[in-house]
Amino acid sequence: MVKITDVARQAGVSPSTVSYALSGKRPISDDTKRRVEEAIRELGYRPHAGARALASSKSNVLALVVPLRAGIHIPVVMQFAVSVVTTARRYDHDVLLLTQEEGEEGLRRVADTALVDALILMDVQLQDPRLPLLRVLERPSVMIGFPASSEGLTCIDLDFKAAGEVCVEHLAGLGHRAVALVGSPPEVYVRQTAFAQRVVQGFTAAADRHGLASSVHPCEAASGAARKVAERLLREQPALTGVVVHNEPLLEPLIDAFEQLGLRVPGDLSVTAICPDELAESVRVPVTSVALPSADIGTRAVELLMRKLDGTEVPEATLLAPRLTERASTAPRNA
Amino acid sequence: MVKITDVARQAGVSPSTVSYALSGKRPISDDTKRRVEEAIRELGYRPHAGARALASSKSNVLALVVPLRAGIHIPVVMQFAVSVVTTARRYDHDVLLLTQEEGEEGLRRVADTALVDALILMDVQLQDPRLPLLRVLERPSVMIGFPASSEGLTCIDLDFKAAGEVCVEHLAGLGHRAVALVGSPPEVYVRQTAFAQRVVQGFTAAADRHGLASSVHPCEAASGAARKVAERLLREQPALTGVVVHNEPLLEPLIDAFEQLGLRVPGDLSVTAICPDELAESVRVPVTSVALPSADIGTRAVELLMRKLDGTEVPEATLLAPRLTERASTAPRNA
DNA sequence: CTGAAAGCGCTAACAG
DNA sequence: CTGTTAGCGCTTTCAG
Repeated sequence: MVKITDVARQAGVSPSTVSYALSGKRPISDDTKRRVEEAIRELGYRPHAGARALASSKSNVLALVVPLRAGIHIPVVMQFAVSVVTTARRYDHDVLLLTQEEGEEGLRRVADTALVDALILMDVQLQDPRLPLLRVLERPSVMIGFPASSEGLTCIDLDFKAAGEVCVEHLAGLGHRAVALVGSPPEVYVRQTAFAQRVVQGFTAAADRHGLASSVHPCEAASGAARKVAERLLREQPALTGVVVHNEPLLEPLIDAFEQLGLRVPGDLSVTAICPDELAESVRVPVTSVALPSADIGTRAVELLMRKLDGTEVPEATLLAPRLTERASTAPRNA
Repeated sequence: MVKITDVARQAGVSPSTVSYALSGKRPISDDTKRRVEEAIRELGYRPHAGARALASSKSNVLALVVPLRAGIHIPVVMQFAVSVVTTARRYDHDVLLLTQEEGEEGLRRVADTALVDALILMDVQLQDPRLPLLRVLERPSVMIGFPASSEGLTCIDLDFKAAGEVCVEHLAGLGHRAVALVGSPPEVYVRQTAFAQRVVQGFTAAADRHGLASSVHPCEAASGAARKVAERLLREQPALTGVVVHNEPLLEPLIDAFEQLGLRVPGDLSVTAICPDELAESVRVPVTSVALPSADIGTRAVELLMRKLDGTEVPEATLLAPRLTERASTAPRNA
C-alpha cells in the first residue's frame, strides 16, 4: 500500500505538505503542489479512510436509515436513497445504509463508533422513539418527515397538508362539489405517520372551506382492493365527481375500476393524485398530480446536513410547497 | 469520548486485555472478562471505527453497488439491498451504498482507501467493464448475476435458463402446444444483461425440446404497452395458449389486457411468470411463477463474501435452482 | 510557504 | 492467562 510518506519522498516534500496540498487547508506554492500531484498520480496514492477518520475525527460518511415497513412505496424510498448518495458524493461523502429494523441501537452504534458523521432518517412518526436519542446524539441529523414536535431537530418534507389542499382546490375550481380521498393503508395512520394525516387535514379543511361534500378512505395498497374501493365510494357518495388518491399502488387499478364501473375519467370522474410524477405520467390516463419530489428532498436533506456539519445554522422545519401538474385525468364537472 | 484506556483503567486491566476480551482472539479468565464487560457498560464504551480499521486493516464495511438503469424492477433492488444489510449485520458488518453511476472509479475509491473490505455488485453485464478491475482489486467481491466469463470471480444468481425451461415445461405438461415469452425491455437485451438472455435460451430450448411453437417478445415495462403486446401476440400466434412473462411491471396489465380481449386466464390462456412471489400473489389472478428469490440471493452473496474474507475457497458460480409455485393462472389446455 | 513531531484510538506481536 | 509496546496512516499543532 502506498502511503503519504511515499508520496512525500517521491515529491521531495514532507508528509504534512502532501496532506495540506490535498486538503487545501494552507497555502502551497504552485510548484510544490504540482510536484505533489504528480507523485500522487505516479504512485496511485489513495489516503487511507480509517487513518484519516482517526486523525481528523471525520469519517466523511453519512448514515441513511430506510424504512422497511408495509404501506411504503418502495420506488420512492429507492429514489430518495439514490439522490442522497448522489448528492453526498458531490460533497465528498459516502452513505452507509441502515434499516429501520436496527432501531435506536443501530443509530447509537454508528454514531458512537464514529463510523458516520451525521444521519438522515426517513419515515418519521409523530411520536418517534428515536427522537430523544437524536437530540442527545453528538452528531447532526436530518429527518425526512415531521414528528409531532420538531423542536431542536431538523426536518424536511413535502408540505402534505398543502398538497391535500391544492388537490381539492383544483377540483373545486373545476366545479366539483363532492370529493373523496383514497388514502394510504390503515396501518400507516395507525402508526401515526405524519404525512398521511396531514394530507387528510389539508383535504378536509379545503373541502370544508369550499363547501364540498367529502369523505376519507384509508385503503390497502393491493390492486385487488381497487374494485371494492371504487364500488364503495360510489355507493356511499353517489354524487361523487372528484377523487384524490394518495396511495401509489392503487392509482392505476382504481382508475381502471372506475372505468369498468362505467365512469369515464375525466368525463364522469376527475382524479388527482399525490405521487411521483413518473407514476402519474405512466398511467393510461395521465393523472393530474402533486409531485412527490423524492429526489429533491433527498438532495436538500444532504445539503442541510452539510451545513450543519459546517456549523451553519439551518431552519428546524423545511416544507416544500406542492406543485400540481395538470394532466388528462381532471376536467370540469359535467353539467 | 471514552476510549479503551479508560475502560482498561476502570477494569484494572491493560488495554490489550480489553481488546482481547472484545474480540475473543485470546482466552480471558471469566473474572477479568466480567470486570471488563462491566466497565464497558458503565462507561458506555464504543470502539472507534476508524482507529479499529487503521490498526486491524479491516473496516467491517461492505460496498453494495446498486443499478439505476431503466428496465430494472426497483422493488427487487430494494429487497436485495435490505437482505444484504440485514445479513451483513449478522456478521458484524455494515453496508456502504454506491450507485452504478460511480463506475469503476467509485469501486477503486472505496477499495483503495480501505473504506470497505469487500464488494457486492448487482446488474452485471455479459461484458462488464468492471470485470478487469475486480480481478486485480485487492479486495474480494461477489457479483449478483453472470458475465460472459466468471473465471476468477464469484457470481451468484437464480438459474434463469432453468427458470425459462421450468415455465415451458409446466405449460407443456398441461398440454399447451404454442407458447410465447414476454420479456424484459429491449434495452436490457441490448446492453447484454445475461439474465434476460438466459431466460430466452431456456424458454426456446425447452419449447423446441417439447415440440412447441414459440415466440419471444421483448417488451417495454410501461403498463400502457400491455394491450398492444397482447393484441400482437394473439395476431401473430393465433394458436397461443401459454405465456411466460419475465417483466414485472407488465404482468398484471397484461393479464387484464388478455381478459379484456375476451380470453379468460387460465381458461383460455395459461400465464406463468418469473418474478418475486410477492408480486405473483398480489395479482387479481394469482400467477403461477418461478420465484425471484432476491432476499435469498442477497443473503447468500454476503455469506460468500464472508467466506472469502475468511480466506475460505468458494465456488466461482452459484446457480440457484428455480422453484415453480402453481397458482391460479395456469390450467390444462382446453380440448 | 514548509518541516518535524506529536498524537488520533486501537490491535497484535512480543514477552512473560 | 495478562501486560508492555510498537505501530497502523494520517492530520495538525508548533516552529521556522
